[in-house]
Amino acid sequence: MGVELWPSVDVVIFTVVDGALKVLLTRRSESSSAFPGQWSLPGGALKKYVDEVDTLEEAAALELKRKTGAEAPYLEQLETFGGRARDPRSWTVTVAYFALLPHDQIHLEAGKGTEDVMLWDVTSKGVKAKLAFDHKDILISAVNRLRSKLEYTAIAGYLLGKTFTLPQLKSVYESILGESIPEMSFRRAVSNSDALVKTNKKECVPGRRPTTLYRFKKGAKDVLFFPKSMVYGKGKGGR
Amino acid sequence: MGVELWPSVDVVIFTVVDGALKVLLTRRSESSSAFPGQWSLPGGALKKYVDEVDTLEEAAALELKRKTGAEAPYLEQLETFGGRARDPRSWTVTVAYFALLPHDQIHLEAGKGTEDVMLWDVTSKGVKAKLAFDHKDILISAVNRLRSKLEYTAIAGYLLGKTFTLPQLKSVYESILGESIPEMSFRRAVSNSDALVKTNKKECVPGRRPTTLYRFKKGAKDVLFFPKSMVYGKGKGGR
DNA sequence: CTAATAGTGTCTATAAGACAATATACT
DNA sequence: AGTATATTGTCTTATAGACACTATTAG
Repeated sequence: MGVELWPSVDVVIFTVVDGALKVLLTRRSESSSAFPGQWSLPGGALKKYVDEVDTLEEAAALELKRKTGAEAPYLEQLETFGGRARDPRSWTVTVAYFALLPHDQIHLEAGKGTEDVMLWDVTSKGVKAKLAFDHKDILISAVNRLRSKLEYTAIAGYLLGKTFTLPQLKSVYESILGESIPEMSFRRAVSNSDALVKTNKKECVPGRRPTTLYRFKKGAKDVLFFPKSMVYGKGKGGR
Repeated sequence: MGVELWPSVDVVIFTVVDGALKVLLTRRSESSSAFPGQWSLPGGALKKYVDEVDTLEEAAALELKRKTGAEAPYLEQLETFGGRARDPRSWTVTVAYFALLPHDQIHLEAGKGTEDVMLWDVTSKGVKAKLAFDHKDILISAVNRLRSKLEYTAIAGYLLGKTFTLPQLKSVYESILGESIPEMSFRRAVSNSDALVKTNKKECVPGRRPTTLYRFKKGAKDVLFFPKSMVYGKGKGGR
């Protein structure tokens, strides 16, 4: 029974670049005793953080800050993965978090060397690279959680900058959900949600009609967004 | 840095007795070094289980079996709670699970002494007893998860026996959700879900019309149940 | 003018809830 | 018959999506 079982904390950091969903991955050193040189989710033993932080979420935020140089506008606990098989060396436990932030807030140089930290394209099947440990499972779980939350909240807003156009927002939803949303339904949902405010600026691109820029009201990103996800009591029928 | 941080596993075990939601709690021994004699969620250090099990979920299932004598028909990871404040002795981490099972499968005698294991009434605010550690937070988180899952799945079925009447099922939904469901809407949802099968038996109570007994189809409890929780693509409008 | 995208108006099928009606037991 | 609950029928209204339309820029 001489085993030591320290949990670790891993963070799945998502962002969107030109409409495409990306994850931040780090490369393990060549001298690691497990999965040397392979790509993995950023994270580390809770032991490293335990003197500096009071909660698990703070530990995740600290890890995120070290890898991106940014505060996390959105950070949520995902799931805890534990078992005998995930690390060949011993029974391990890792608490996974997932984070959303705008691309322009990520400064990869904050990490070690630039070649060791990279943004990868993600689909619902994961990334192209082979990942260390069970990080593929964790990543897929995070993508699924992101998708399901998009269906009823406005958290896509955390992936965009302060202001954005409706076509941009719609395209984030569409590319992550993998299906197109009817124009009128989308705009009605936005309008009914009362979560966005028109700015008086426009985004102008040659050859196109200028597009109105919007921003989120405070706190509105966590709020119900799409109307179909309603439950008994707030329905549409009746009189 | 001589700290040892072994995670523990706690299980929130729900059942329904006469339409009322209950949780299973255990009393800590009077000689405990923290929270002696207080009520708490069943659980224990992962260390205890790590030689016997290969995954976290197996550890939770084992804990549940020891306290109830039953296999868990439904067991799901809830959330992981960790921090410096939750146990006065040290920084701790616990992975919480939540389980649903029919009342008649619980055999409290399986635990130590009957006075040490009990079913308590639960509301969305928790239980009457003061709980050890942050178990009140864990319990409330579990109730919220249960409620939100009831809104779009049929997991209430795990709380009832093999067969049940529609009024019984409806009453489970209503007592946990805390609101009444329109009769016609409920029956339509059940009918559309295609999750239930009529048996040819009836439940008979003197003075009332006999009630048809139903049972769930295999796997149907985890399936979409109430139609309002639909998303783009499966809507009601259009032509 | 055309091309391209942004943004709006309107019509329709569908489904949720209200409410009334009917069914089937027991006393 | 009367009571109590189970179960079904029908009508009304809100709304998601289809689709056609208008608006605003550049060339």
